[in-house]
Amino acid sequence: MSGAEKYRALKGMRDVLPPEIDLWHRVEQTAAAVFETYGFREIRTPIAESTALFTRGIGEGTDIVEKEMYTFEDKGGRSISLRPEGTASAVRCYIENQLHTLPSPQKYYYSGPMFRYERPQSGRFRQFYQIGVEAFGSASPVLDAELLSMLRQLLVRLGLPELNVQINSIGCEACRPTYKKVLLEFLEGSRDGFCPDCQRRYMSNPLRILDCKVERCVGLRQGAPRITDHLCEDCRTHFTTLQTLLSKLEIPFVVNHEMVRGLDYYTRTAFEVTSGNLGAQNAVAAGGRYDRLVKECGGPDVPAVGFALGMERIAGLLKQLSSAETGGPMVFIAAMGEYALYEGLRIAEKLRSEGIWVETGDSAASLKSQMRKADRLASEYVVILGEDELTAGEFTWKRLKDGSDGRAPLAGIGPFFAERMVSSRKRVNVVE
RNA sequence: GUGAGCGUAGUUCAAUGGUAGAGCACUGGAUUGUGGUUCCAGCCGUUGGGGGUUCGAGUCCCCUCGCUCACCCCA
Repeated sequence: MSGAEKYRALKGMRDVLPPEIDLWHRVEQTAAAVFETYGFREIRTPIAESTALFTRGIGEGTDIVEKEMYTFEDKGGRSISLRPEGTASAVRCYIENQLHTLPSPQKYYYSGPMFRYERPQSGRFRQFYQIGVEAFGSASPVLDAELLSMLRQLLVRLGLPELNVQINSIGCEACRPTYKKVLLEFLEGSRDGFCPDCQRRYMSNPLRILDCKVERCVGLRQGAPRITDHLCEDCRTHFTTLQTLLSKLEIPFVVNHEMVRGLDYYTRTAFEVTSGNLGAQNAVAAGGRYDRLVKECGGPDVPAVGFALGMERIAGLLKQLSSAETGGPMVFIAAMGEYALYEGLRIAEKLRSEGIWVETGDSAASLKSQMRKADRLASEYVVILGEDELTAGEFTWKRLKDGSDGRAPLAGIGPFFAERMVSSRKRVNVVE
């Protein structure tokens, strides 16, 4: 801001620091724990792939491919792109490693940075993080339900049970074209009344007119035919079975007939988890089924379903729950004098080897300033080591929170704090 | 890519066109071994950058960079 710093993070890219990083850890760890109970295993794929994988997989006409990819040539003249999403890479990984030879369905999750060259805004970054899951090899709605159940489980464990889950079916190769025709016929008469974007969509992607937010478009599409009324037999059964399963599992959801996913590869089930507390970019997680993608990318004809969570958005919600807390060290050792310094450092090492967070003061500074430092670090206990203590073979301890203090034999200092660790669980609430 | 708002100390913000300030934070101290509260002191700026108008610009105008929010689109 002051213009003095020469280097700044690139636009739309940011540092994640404590205490926010604690929220990220919590999300990552909770997700991994939940996913593993559903039999999903982690994979890690490169963050760059050949550009063709994305253009083919995500779709030539999509905004992501058309204008949002970080694409460059490597020194061998190959066109490389930073991944704008995770599914294409996961599909490539599935095909390349011939994972279809393993028992189906194969279930995987991943997390990491994605890159899209967009104008940043609240909840949107050029480098952003997703946790994604993909399950290959089953067309059964039971698998769709399992994913939704798993997603719900995760949200509940994170303390976000009130988020809205919306589902829809957008049909398949067989029934979507016929629905498009019906929809276009319905819209034809009022075509001139739509916003410029929708005029364009009328030609390029009529389904998207359904989720336009412009008021007059909302009005003009009143009474439009629903895609779910025009699904083929198989798609309809799939969708109704999914709803039955969700109800049996007591997973709250609403059917949103106007929800359409942006990426080309989705078929049948589409779903989205949104929050009312995130500004314009309110999607926390989204996903759906993509039964044609694996084959289209050159693999076997294997159906699949998956979803992705936006890390920054989840973390944003958790932060609002004011669970942003930070801790200080369990023990701060204030030593006075050279001999005490050596003794203090030895004790610090000992305690650390037992898993206790220990900070040490500057033995050249006054006890007062060491105490102040201990307080600012939000230390749970201060250990004071001076002439008196050392000659007596003891240490003075003080608990900053309540001011209690006392003396105890140095020989037992390990157990002394180990005991207190369990009960005190020092956690200090901090503003922001 | 389009539109709008905002850039002053580490931070949050002041300053009818007339000498750039305050709180918080940070560092030290208040008689030699006890933190937080209080008191005192110290540190803090090319007012994002460049040009223009003016006797004089943080303030007005233009350009530029950056941030923010929204659209498009999306996690």
